[in-house]
Amino acid sequence: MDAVLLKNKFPGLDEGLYEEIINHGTTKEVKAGETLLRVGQTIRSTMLILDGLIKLYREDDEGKEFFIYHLEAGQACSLSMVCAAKQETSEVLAKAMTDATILSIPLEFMEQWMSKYKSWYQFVITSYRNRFEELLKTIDAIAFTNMDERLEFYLKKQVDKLGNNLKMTHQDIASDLNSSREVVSRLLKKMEAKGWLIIDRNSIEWLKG
Amino acid sequence: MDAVLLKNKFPGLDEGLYEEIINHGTTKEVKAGETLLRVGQTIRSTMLILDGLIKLYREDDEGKEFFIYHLEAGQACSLSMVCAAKQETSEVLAKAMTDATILSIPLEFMEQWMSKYKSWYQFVITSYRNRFEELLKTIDAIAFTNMDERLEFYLKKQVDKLGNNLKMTHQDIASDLNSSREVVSRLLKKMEAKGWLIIDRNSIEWLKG
DNA sequence: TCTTCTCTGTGATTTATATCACTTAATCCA
DNA sequence: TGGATTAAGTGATATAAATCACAGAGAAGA
Repeated sequence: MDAVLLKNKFPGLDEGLYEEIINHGTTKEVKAGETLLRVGQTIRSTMLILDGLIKLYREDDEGKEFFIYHLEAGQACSLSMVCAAKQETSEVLAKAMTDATILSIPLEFMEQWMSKYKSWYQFVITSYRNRFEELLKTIDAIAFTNMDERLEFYLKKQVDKLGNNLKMTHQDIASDLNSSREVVSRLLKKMEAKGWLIIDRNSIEWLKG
Repeated sequence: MDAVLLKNKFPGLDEGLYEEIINHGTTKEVKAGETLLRVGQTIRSTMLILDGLIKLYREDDEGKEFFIYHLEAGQACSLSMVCAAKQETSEVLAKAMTDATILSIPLEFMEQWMSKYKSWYQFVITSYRNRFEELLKTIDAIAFTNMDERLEFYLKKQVDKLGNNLKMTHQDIASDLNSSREVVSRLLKKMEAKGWLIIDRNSIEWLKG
């Protein structure tokens, strides 16, 4: 466990807390595409993302996966940080988008650290609040806007995290938005006509600010 | 400030914490229909609901109000409990559905109590998590299901909190769901035909389990 | 009581999106 | 190099929901 990397990705924590994280956490390498957490799976530890990009989904009863938000290096799975009871299960599906390094910390430390380290309290509170706000924005998108705006909102989020060249198919996008490939294809065409992006096989080059 | 009422509505907290709440909190009476918190308003204190029912909305730029969840006696506004910075603003709109009693606690105590009282930590964590899960269910409803199911989901939530006889117009319901009155009227008719409810002027009597 | 207003019911039409059916184009390998 | 596979383009149609237009039924006020 690399202390420098840890401090770098999670700046501003107490010195003693870094030590504890190093002593009690275990790192895990996951490959791109791997599932980290399934819906209904019991949460036994908190996950801090040291490296890579994780995508979180909400799943329906037929297995359809609706994208809710990303977690990147320096962030943590909020839901797993605030399990009051020991046997809580996951409400979300988490998949690695890129190869990733995850630091896993047993749940029992959460409560201790929360009262012992003000910096941990701040970290948890801030990350929870950020996730909450992302959910609210997602609700805005699906409650108030049409597919064209939702697609734009979605693409911007991907570009933010993955860069201007998105390696994904129209079908991938459609699944994330719980829409259909044809609809996404047609909307992308319109955006291309407006000069917002360039469509390529298996990828989209985003041009718009 | 009534200590008995407080302990009754918020059971399981530390004795010392009850004292602090009583010493530092101020109660406020609000009338049914009043707005407690506007979008963009600076949050200066945490609100604990001592009595009554509060409805939380997400607002779009045109002022449309989309219902997200209720807060009732014994609950707290999660967002206001976890303001890391002092100048955070509200992301939601809160309105009293019934006359209500609110206990208002200055934000500076949040951090102290979090490390001082394990019971407060538990309370905050649990209520945050519950709110988070409600948001996820709301996302499910709008992302995965049609209006008929959404309406059913919505009505059940209202009945849960307000009882079987809902005093609301079709227009009220349509606004909460960001739909239109005609659509709601027609769907209610169908539900009435199925024996799930009885439609009355200004009210709906819910019969289904 | 008569008028006005609000709430509800309902047909007709429009719009956004989903689905179906099929074609074309790129790329993967054997 | 030539099928096989996968991605993308596109017209036609179906469906859910929104919107429009108007009628009738209560309730409330003058």
